[in-house]
Amino acid sequence: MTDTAPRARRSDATRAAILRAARARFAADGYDRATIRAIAADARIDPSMVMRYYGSKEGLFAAAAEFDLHLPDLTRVPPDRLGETLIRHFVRRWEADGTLVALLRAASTNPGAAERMRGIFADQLAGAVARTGADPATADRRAGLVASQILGLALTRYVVRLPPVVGLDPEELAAWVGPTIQRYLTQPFPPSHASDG
Amino acid sequence: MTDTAPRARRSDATRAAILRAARARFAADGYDRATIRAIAADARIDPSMVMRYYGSKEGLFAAAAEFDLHLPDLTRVPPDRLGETLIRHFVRRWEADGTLVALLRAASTNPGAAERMRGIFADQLAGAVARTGADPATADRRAGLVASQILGLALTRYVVRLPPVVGLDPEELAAWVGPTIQRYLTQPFPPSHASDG
DNA sequence: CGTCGATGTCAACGCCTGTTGGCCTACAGT
DNA sequence: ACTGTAGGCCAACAGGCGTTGACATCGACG
Repeated sequence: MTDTAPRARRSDATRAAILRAARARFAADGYDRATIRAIAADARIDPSMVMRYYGSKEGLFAAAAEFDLHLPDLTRVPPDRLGETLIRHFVRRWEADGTLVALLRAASTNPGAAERMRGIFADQLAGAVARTGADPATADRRAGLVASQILGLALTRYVVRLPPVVGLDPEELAAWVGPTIQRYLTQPFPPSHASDG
Repeated sequence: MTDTAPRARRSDATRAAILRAARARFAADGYDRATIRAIAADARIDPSMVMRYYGSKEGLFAAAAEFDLHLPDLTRVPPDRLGETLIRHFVRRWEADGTLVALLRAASTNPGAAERMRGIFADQLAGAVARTGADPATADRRAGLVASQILGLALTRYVVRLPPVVGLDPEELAAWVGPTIQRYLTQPFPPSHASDG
């Protein structure tokens, strides 16, 4: 009883199956079109079980969209390789786990999902950027610009699926987008109109 | 005369009101949550009129999401100001007309909307980039990268509404994002790390 | 005036949704 | 072996959806 999770319940496998199916459906169809019935069918259980374990569709989404960017410690990265490090990390991260795509799709129509998206970038990305030693007065804007490029890449590559963006391999992405991120993070503020080097 | 639209119909005002309401609802709520009943209520007509004039919800969306980027003739822009010109144009364009935001929101969940989004960028943006004289072998990838930054900005600014991105004024956007677009358009290929030729 | 097509209203259909409560089943503790 | 309880299934509810067809009204033209 002093334990927070004293023993495994028999239903843990079911809960996990529901969560797995939910993430896949939310990623593929977005919040509205992903129905509880379809998720339950994928998990091979009854729709009412979803309600029992997660309370409501909103509750299920909240559980399925728990997401940690797993950002590396940027203070241990050479300052001139921040951009390359970040873009490589993001591509690897969201290619291995569809949760961010689910969140992105849902955030377009579901206010709660948009709020969670804001929270993730405020807490995790803006925090990591601030810890790089960026000027606190500009760190938020820099993080926002980084987010605009990172999420735009995710949007065009995994949601809208623009063919030329889908066709870029991770090495090309690092070479093209890395310098953009690098500039948003380290370019003196305010930037001039000259191109970066 | 042999006019294709010989005379004004009395219903033209209704059609226009429906279209206006539809664009607003699709932009605010996305495809699924924007209901025909709500659109009809905004336009102060009966839901069945929407069906009469546009056939179905898909047909209404197709009519509402007709979109021209109105890109300027890039061959008449100094080559070193392409990026700044484009970002300024886009901010002005989508701040004056919610259609692109409607399309972006809908494209996250509706396959037809995603297809239309791909069409717009293939026909209009990729075309304009190709006409700048970019190497035809890389023009598509360059246009895709431009799209990733432009759409990412629209997403974070108008859909997810990340506060630091919402707070940037058009001048700051031009100064920060212009050089990014410029680099995607004109940086020698491949940019810094070579992988495939 | 009477006719007819265009314009608009009303009520309903069939379907699918999230959600609920009751019932069956199997296992853990005694 | 008996029983309590957690895990799971089934059937149904109320509500909203896109869509349909029958009916009213208007405006132009003979």
